[in-house]
Amino acid sequence: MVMDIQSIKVACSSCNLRELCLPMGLSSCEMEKLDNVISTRRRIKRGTSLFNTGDRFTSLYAVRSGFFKTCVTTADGRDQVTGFQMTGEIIGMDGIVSDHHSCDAIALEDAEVCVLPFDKLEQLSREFSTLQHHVHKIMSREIVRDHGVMLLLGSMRAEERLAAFLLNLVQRLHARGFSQSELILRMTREEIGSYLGMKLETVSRTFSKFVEEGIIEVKQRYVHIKDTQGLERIVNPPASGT
Amino acid sequence: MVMDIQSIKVACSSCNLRELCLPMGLSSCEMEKLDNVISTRRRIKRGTSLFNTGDRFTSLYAVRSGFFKTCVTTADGRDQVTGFQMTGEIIGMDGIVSDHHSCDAIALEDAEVCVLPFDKLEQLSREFSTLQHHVHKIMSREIVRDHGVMLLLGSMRAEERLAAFLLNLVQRLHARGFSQSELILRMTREEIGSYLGMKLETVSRTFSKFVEEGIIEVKQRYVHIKDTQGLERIVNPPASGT
DNA sequence: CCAGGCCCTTGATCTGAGTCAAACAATGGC
DNA sequence: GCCATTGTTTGACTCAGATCAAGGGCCTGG
Repeated sequence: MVMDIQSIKVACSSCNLRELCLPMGLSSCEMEKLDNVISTRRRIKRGTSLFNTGDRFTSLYAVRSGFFKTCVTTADGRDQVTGFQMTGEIIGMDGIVSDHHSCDAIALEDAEVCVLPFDKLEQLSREFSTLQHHVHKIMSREIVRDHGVMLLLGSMRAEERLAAFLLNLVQRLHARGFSQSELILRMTREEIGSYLGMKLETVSRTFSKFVEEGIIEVKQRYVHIKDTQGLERIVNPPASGT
Repeated sequence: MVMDIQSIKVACSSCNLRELCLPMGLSSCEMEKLDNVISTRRRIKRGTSLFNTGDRFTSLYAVRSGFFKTCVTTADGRDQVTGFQMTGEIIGMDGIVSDHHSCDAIALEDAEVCVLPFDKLEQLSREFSTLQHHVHKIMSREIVRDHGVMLLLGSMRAEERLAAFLLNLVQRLHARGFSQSELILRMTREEIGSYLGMKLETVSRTFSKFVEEGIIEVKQRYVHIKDTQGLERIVNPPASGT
C-alpha cells in the first residue's frame, strides 16, 4: 500500500479544529511546542487503510477530514467494527501496548490525518502536564466509549442499538457544527451491522420500521431524524411502574 | 459505605506482585520513587464496592488480592459487567476523562488494593519515561481488551463466548502461577452472563453441554478443563474448505 | 449512454437464545 | 442443626433476529 505523505508544514495553532482535537485547552505557548511534534499530514483514499493489524506502531493519528472505521478480525475471518471516527478524533491507541497495531483503520471516504509521532508526544507530555493529562483523558474517553458499546452489544435489542447509534452519530456531528436532525451515513448497512452486532438485513428492516413509525426519514445514506425524543424513548424505555 | 483504610507502609519494591503489576520493568531506583507514590492500601469486603458510578476520581487501584467486577448501568436499570479484574490488574481508568467514575467496581471476594493517587502518578511519570510509557501501555491494553470483548459480543455465539471466557480466565490465572486446567469461578452464572451478553440459564446450559461433550468438568464454581484444544476449536472453528 | 457491480430492501422460513416455571443444592445466620 | 436465602439446573415454549432468496436502485467507469 503506497502512502501519500504530505510534507507541507502544518500547525495546530492555526487549525480550525483545535477546539475539538488534541490541542483542546492548551495555552498558545504550549500549542506552539505541539506544532513541532505534528509535522506531517497524510491523505488516505476512500477504501484504503491508515494502518493494518500487525503494522508497527509509531504514531497516533488525528482525523482532520473524512471518516474512518476501525475493525478487528478473528483467525477464521469474522470481523467486528469497533468504532467510527470523525473529524478531531484520535486513532491508533490500540498500538501502544504491543508496539504493533491490533486493528485495521480504514477510510470510508477520502480523508486526511495529522500524524502524531508517539515518542515525541510522550516527550512533550513530560514537559507539559496539561498535554500529559489531555493524552490520558483521550485514552480514558476511549475506554469509557468502549464500555458503552459493550453495554449496547450485551444488553440492548436491535431497535435500541440502532436508535442509540443514530443518536450518538448525530450528537457528534452536531458538536462539529452539522445539523442536529440530518446526516449522511458514511458506512454501509453491513458496517453498521458489524458495529452493532446485527446482520445487514436487520439493520435495513429496523430503519424501515423507524420510517413506518414516523421517527426518521431515510433515503439511502441520507437520514433525517424527525423525532429525536422518539429515538431517546427507544434507547431508554420509560420505567413502567415507578 | 465505610472504608477500611490501612495506613501501613507498603512498598512496590518488596511486593511479590511487582513483575505482574505497575512496577513491571522499572529499575530499582525508579521503583523506590514509586514507593513514595503508593502509600496506602485499602481492604474491600466481598460484595462491597471500591468505587461507584459518579464517585470523584482520584486514584487508580492495583488489585493486590481478591477479585473484582466492573459494571456500567443504564438509566432504566439494566447493567453490563465490563470486566473481571484479578491480582496485579489496574482498575479505575474510566474515571480520568471526566474526573468521575463511570462504572462500579465491586469485590467478588474479600480483596485488597494498592491506592495509586493519579496526580502523583502523573507527576512521577513526567520524571520517568519508563513509568510514563508503562501507564500508557496499561491504558492501551485495556482498550485492546475491550475491542476483544466487542468482537466476542458482536460476532460470537453462546458456546464460543463461554469457551473464550474460560480460556481467557485460565490463561490469566496461569500467568499468576495457578493451574492451567483447574479454576474456581469467583462470579455467579448471572455475572458471567452479563459479561458475555447472555442469560444465566444459557450460561448454565452451555456449561452442561461442555460437560456432556467431555470438554470440562464442573462442580458449582469449580471448573476442570479436560480438553483445552477442544475449547480452542470452539472459539476458532477450523476453516471448512481451505 | 450503457453495463456491471455494489448496496439496499423485503419476504418466507428457521433457529439459537430468551422467557417462564419448577425443583433442587449450597451457604450463612440463628 | 435447621431454616431462609441465594444460586444453579433443567424443561417447555416463544420469539427476535438470522438465514436464504429474489428483485430493484444507484453509482462508476468505459
